[in-house]
Amino acid sequence: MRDSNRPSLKDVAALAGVSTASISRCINSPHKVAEPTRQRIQNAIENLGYVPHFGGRALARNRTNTIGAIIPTMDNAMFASGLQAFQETLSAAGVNLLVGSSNYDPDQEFKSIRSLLSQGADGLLLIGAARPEKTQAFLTQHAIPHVLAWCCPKTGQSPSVGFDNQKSGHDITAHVLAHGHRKLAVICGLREGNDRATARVIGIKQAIAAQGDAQLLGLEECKYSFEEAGAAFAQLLSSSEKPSAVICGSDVLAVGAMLQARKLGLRVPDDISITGFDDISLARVTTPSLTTVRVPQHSMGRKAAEVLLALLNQEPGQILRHELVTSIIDRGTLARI
Amino acid sequence: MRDSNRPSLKDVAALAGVSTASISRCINSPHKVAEPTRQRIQNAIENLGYVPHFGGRALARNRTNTIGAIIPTMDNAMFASGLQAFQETLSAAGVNLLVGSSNYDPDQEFKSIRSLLSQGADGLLLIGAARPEKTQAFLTQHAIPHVLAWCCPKTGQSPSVGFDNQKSGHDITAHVLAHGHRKLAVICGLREGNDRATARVIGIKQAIAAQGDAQLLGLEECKYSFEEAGAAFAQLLSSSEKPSAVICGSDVLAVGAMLQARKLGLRVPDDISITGFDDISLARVTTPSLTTVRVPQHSMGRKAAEVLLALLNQEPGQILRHELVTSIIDRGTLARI
DNA sequence: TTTCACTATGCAAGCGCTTACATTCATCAA
DNA sequence: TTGATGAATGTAAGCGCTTGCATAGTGAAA
Repeated sequence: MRDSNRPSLKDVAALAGVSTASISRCINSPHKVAEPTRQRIQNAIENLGYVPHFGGRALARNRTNTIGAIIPTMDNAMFASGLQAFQETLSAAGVNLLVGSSNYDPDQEFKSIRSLLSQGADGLLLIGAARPEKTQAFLTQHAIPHVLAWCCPKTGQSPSVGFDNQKSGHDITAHVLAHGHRKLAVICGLREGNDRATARVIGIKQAIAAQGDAQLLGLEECKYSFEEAGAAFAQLLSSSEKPSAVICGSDVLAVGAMLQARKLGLRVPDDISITGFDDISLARVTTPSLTTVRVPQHSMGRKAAEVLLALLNQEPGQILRHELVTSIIDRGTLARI
Repeated sequence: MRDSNRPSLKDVAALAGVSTASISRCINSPHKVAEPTRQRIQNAIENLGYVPHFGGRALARNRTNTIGAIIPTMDNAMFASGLQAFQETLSAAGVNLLVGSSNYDPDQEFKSIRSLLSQGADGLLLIGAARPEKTQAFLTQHAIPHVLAWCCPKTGQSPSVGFDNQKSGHDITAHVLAHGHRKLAVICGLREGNDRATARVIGIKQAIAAQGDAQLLGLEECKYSFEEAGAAFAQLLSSSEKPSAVICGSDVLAVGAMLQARKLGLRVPDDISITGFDDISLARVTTPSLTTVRVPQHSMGRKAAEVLLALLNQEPGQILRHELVTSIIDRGTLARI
């Protein structure tokens, strides 16, 4: 089974006339090896085209220099640029990225966690804080270094880099209310097992409740697709009392709603206002462009990588909860009434 | 250095009262283990939360069950859904995905290749066929199993799953010409080191040349961003003779052009037609929605995974060149004149 | 010269897993 | 009853690398 043309430490050692230990030292801590020896070893390595065997190394060191990220999906742009920043930061530190997806399914996430760990991930990036007891216990029991992103829970002891979804939901709603809207409706992602979606809705409801004369006329949950969001929008608009603004838990949902609005012959924002959440590139492209909540994806990804690296290197004195701020981007889908 | 709370095969063996060999067999070829024993082992595994150690496994098998993908960027949606499909297919086969990005830079790509291999990737997914001699030699010399995607070169011996960029470029252009346009301009991505962008432009030029009375008034290269595409568009429109249609090498470029057109007070498609390439979700969202070339990202990603897996399993009789078809999606940005 | 301190190197024991081979045991045909 | 057969399991030898410890070699101080 041995890959016969692949040189091992032994081969290098034989060629250089030293022990395998010296080769290993020469690679991992060159200062421990005398200059002439190092030269000889270097030559031997070059000659043979030696590349350390990953498995051997991982076994001996019990560390792989690989970290895993499990994100709901790469299919929409929601996580892509955060992931990109995460990957870049890791890469700069010589650490590689394994990705898995959960498809918004806790069981699938658990499987992915196991899978990535079994593939040697030294640490993990996970999205959101809500997960089943089983998963949580697994992480704790095995003391898996991990950081949560896209959220920033006040309880729980997992390090996190994210933002306050509830507050952001509150903020955008307050903003809508400040524009004079009183009859609102909401389209959000499936909340089960999705703490971000859940928190956003809580924030939205809070803001509405705080404004005495405002009402929440309807709330629809659906998957993050244009089609489903369109159907949800149609549903909301089919009731006798129609909202003047629909607050969406994601840009994808908002865009689906806008597309549907057009089909229904409604002008945005004249006939109905729509807001998004995330500020992915879609938001700039619609007509009118989307008023939404900007999530600092890029810095979130970068910071998450930094925290995780620090964690793995056991650097002391780390701040383990990084709350970034979101901001409202006022574009063209929110009317003043 | 041993991670004291991580159970090893030995621990499971002790708990289940069998040898480590049986555990290993139970995991890797369950049929070799009697049912009651398997039950006991399963329980022990569950109880301890046992996860096989990656290094040990990789060492013993000389295989990591990990494959690497190096894509230009995850930041825009161009590769995201293909990558998602790739990942899903791999995952279903129990293989994990390491990702690296090249940022459209051949040196960076080479680094990523080395990096992913040193992290144990058994095989690679690469985008496009054009790469420096050095990179090519490295792949050949080390006999790295790999597949190319997003392209389908007729020469070279790398397996590929993609489509004919040149033909697709030709097709969309012929389509534009068939709508009566004769004064065309092109916005494409930076072609150096990017064979897809290059081939598309060749196809476009061919189609124009084939139509005697058509002319290519201008061609601008830029990065895949709305801003740069907008600037390129403005540049093209600033010359004395204005095109009636601008063919773009990517939806991102086309959308950037559309945004800029609006700024310039031009109506699409009444004043100017614009076409895209890729059919990412952006294309459905603009007003009017974008006429573009549909690239079968999802099936490309899936098929690429299948080919790579077959390659790794040394399955015989594989077809090594899969050419998928693109199609033109007629939406609203191409006028008949 | 002897001794000490220190550096450079080698030796060899793992790291956790897989697997060829050996062993045990039940089954069944002769 | 006996031996052959085959299934289930155990034994133990690696896989390639790292690293604690032992050893050899060197120069300086005594």
